[in-house]
Amino acid sequence: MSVLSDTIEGFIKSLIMEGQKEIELQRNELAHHFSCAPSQINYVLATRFSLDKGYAVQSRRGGGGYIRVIRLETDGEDFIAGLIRSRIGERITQHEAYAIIGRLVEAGFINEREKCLMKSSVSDNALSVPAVVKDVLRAKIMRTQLTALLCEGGGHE
Amino acid sequence: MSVLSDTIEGFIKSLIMEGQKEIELQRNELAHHFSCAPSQINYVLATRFSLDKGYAVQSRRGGGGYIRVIRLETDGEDFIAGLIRSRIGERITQHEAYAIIGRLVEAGFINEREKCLMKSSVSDNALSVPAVVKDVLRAKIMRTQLTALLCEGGGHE
DNA sequence: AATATAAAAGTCAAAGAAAGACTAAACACG
DNA sequence: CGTGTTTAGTCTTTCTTTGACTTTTATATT
Repeated sequence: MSVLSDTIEGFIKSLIMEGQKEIELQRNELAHHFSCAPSQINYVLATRFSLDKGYAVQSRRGGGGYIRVIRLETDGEDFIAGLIRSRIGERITQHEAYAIIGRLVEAGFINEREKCLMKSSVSDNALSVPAVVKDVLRAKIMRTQLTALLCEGGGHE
Repeated sequence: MSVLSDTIEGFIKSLIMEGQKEIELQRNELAHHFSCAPSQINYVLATRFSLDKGYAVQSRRGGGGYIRVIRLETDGEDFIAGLIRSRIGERITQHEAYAIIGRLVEAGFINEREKCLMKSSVSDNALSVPAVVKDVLRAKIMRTQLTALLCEGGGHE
């Protein structure tokens, strides 16, 4: 066996492979099962189940809390993940953002109403912050939106 | 259903869904049915059936007491306009924002996908700005989004 | 009618349960 | 070495559950 994180990664993946495209797990229970610190689970999730690896993670705290790992098997996964990485990046202007949103419509990933929603929330008008941070904020919002669209069907964060 | 409160919430909602827009229930009876402390019912009502979430709760103590849960009517064209004016205002927390978005879903103004989109774009996570301006920015974005939806027209499908 | 009793529901605070964030140490590897 | 990855530990935050105590109301008793 390689390192512990790989073992945990494999364990989670084996759970997902059994038909479903998403599983729910208990952080403490899992940590106990592998005799490690609970935060190790977070580490594995962050490094092995990130968006560009094709996964989304949702969770909930408190009594009855859980961590849900979702395998993204959308056809557009690569397309959108690629978009996030290469076209959006750390900052983006309103002009560029609108262009990308337009492409999403053409590609059939979003409809007209969703286009409206997205455009309105990343418009210069809505983002009433200093110019220096506006493009950074817009990029962050767009990334978050696209990620949310990818795991649509799950619960909430 | 993972946790007791969710189960109770579902139970109450299923009662309401059966046609009526309001139901009456007995706190102790309900608590006994779910084998929990009576005050747990209050907790569920407070967290799941708040005004923000589109419900009103009335009650009466003493012999023959009751708890009445009323689903607030939301049809009417200026529902959203009213929301913008009275419930969002100049600033809004993530918690309040999510509640309102949930209400939009229940009222049939937006669908699950649009909910995801809206929630993601006003999440604390997406709005990476100093805490002082975060709630103001969130309110601005929400207002812009809702306005955009109004212009687009109600028919999502 | 006045009072006592019992039957509700309300409030609040404490305890418990779970995940998140952050930090620091240990390890691997060029 | 030095740098990046892994592991562990601790503290914080969020959400749930319970219990003790209070307040209100209807009903029975005197």
